[in-house]
Amino acid sequence: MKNSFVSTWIGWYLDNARDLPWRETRDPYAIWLSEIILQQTRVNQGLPYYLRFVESFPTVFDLASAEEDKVLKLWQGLGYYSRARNLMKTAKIVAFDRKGVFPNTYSELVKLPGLGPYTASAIASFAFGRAEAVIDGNAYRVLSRLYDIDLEIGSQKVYESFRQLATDLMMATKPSVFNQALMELGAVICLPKPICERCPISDQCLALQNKSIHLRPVKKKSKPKERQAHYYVLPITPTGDWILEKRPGKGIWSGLYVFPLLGEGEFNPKSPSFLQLKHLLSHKEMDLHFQIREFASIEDYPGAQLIPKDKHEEIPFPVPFLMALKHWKLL
DNA sequence: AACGCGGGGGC
DNA sequence: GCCCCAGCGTT
Repeated sequence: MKNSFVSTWIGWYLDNARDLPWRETRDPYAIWLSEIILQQTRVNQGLPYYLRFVESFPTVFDLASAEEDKVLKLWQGLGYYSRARNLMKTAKIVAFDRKGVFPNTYSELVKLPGLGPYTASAIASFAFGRAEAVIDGNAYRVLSRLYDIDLEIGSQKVYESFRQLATDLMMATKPSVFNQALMELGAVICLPKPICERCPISDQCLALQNKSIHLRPVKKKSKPKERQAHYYVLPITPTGDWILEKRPGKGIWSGLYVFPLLGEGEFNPKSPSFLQLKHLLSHKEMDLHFQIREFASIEDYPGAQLIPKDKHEEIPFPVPFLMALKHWKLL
């Protein structure tokens, strides 16, 4: 076979694969759940969340019937909260419109909320054995180095060329295993700073030959950072209840609960009672200021909700708000 | 095509 | 600091 280095690669994967729970099943529900959790998220960060989700919601029906706040509380700390909201949308579609049966083709999968080209391909191959190549950050890195490709990542056309390349390489191999091997190499060997000495196919790597590893993949530069400052107050009523706002469906922290916003930008409280936290948020550094206001009344906060004392532990918060609550020993 | 969306880990 | 992560939805 011409592409015999692929069998070397597959052999390396079979011998060295990390022991990951979603690799031991073909249940589309479990695979779908793992793929959504792992979007833009490292395995080590997502794994404990995956385990808690499958325990709390063993089937798609359990997830489809769950309270939104309970799902968001379980998602708390993972980030990209619209993933959790799309997770619930898709769970309801599959459970209630499709009687619990996931679509088994790429073209049907990609229609579901939260499933794009990568995730639809992943589920089609892992759960249904279809020959759909996955192109994620790992695949871009591995393939651009293997063939020393200087195309800039980001356009539809370049995506398609990488997908076609991976599809060609996959031909003689079981699709699910090839896709796993592709991502595994990118995740443990062909890292941004690669460990070429341990790479099973380094003798095939054109970028290594051409000493251009550090130039691959070619990516667009990230934007310069901006600074923002936000000022929040946690109003507490005389009976110890909290007054919180649930964030709207779009934008930052969608669906999570935050303290009412006093001001942002140039607003400066010049008050030492504000707790200041620096928070790194999507390449932007935010200065967050928090304060407690006791003996508050819900009347003063239109659009906010009164959260009874016995519900405080069930409320999903963004991480910086958790930090503030922990600092005040309120949670 | 460009941008917004989190939080964490590695160096 | 900077980069990037089993990407997707919106504009």
